[in-house]
Amino acid sequence: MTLRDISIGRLARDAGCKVQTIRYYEQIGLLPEPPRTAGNQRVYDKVHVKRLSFIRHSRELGFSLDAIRELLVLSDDPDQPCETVDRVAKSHLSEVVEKIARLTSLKSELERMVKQCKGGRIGACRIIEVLADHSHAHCLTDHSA
Amino acid sequence: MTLRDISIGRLARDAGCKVQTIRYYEQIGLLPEPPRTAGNQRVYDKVHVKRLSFIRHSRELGFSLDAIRELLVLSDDPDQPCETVDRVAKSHLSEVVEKIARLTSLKSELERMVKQCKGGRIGACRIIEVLADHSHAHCLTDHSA
DNA sequence: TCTTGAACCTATAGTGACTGTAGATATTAG
DNA sequence: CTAATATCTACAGTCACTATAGGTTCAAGA
Ligand SMILES: [Zn+2]
Ligand SMILES: [Zn+2]
Ligand SMILES: [Zn+2]
Ligand SMILES: [Zn+2]
Repeated sequence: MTLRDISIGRLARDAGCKVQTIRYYEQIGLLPEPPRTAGNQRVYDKVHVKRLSFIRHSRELGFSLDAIRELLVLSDDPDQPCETVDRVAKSHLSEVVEKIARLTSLKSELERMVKQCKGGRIGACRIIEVLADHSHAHCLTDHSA
Repeated sequence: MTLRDISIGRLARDAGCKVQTIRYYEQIGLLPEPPRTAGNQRVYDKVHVKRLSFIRHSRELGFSLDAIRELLVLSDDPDQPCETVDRVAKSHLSEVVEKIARLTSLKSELERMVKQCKGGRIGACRIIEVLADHSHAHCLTDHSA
């Protein structure tokens, strides 16, 4: 136990995640198993800190754990061309763009619905009416597709 | 078994969902248990069709099953004022708006990253560099919050 | 040295909204 | 009658954690 040894709690505070999250990453093979103390507690070093930082930052940017797994393998091989890195990032970007598009059309639909509600009885509420109408006659966009 | 009896497969086709989804809705109490044939197979009628349509349309508009459960209870009580309906819809709308905001800032971040990659070796790739940098020095927004 | 309390350990279950599978039974068309 | 299709139950898997229970280890103060 030297001064530079890092406990799981300290690592979690530094990385801004929960202790269980770190154990989870270890369990699914995203973080390597660290050495243990005589009492069986995990001891981390700078290499683990770096790897966990990479994972957390990628998660904050919305990458899936599978994508991150791929990016980690690639980042361990600095002489390879970065085409695959680029592909992973671009594919994630296009997923984000798609999600925004879907949510934006949802937003106009919901705004329209909410605006039409005049605050009477439920039997006359346009919100309920629109939701109950599966023909989508009241709807702007084809959210069913 | 009259002509108007609807099998679970037929109901699923009409509603645009899987058979298992219907059984799942029944299991969590969102759809009432239908009567059965002598051979134990579910038999639906127009009431079920209506209720499932309401659920599916609401799901397409992004409402959670809990919100839908609330909306269904309300829609069964047409004389009540529609304030609660309005509140549920508005609260969902504001969640959608928030999601769009988060994804939009993610999008600019990712676009920036992808643009900076000049297609060399991984060791020099700006995408990997940004992801590895947990200080967020290369980042536009505070996606860590 | 002893004690207390925080931090750590494993194992397991739960989240949301389904989807997929296995193995058995029912129904329908030819 | 047979073969294909549909349905039945029960359970596991998805994603990325999060929470809990019940136990052990560690560090600091008296
Ligand atoms: Zn209303
Ligand atoms: Zn619609
Ligand atoms: Zn690159
Ligand atoms: Zn950042």
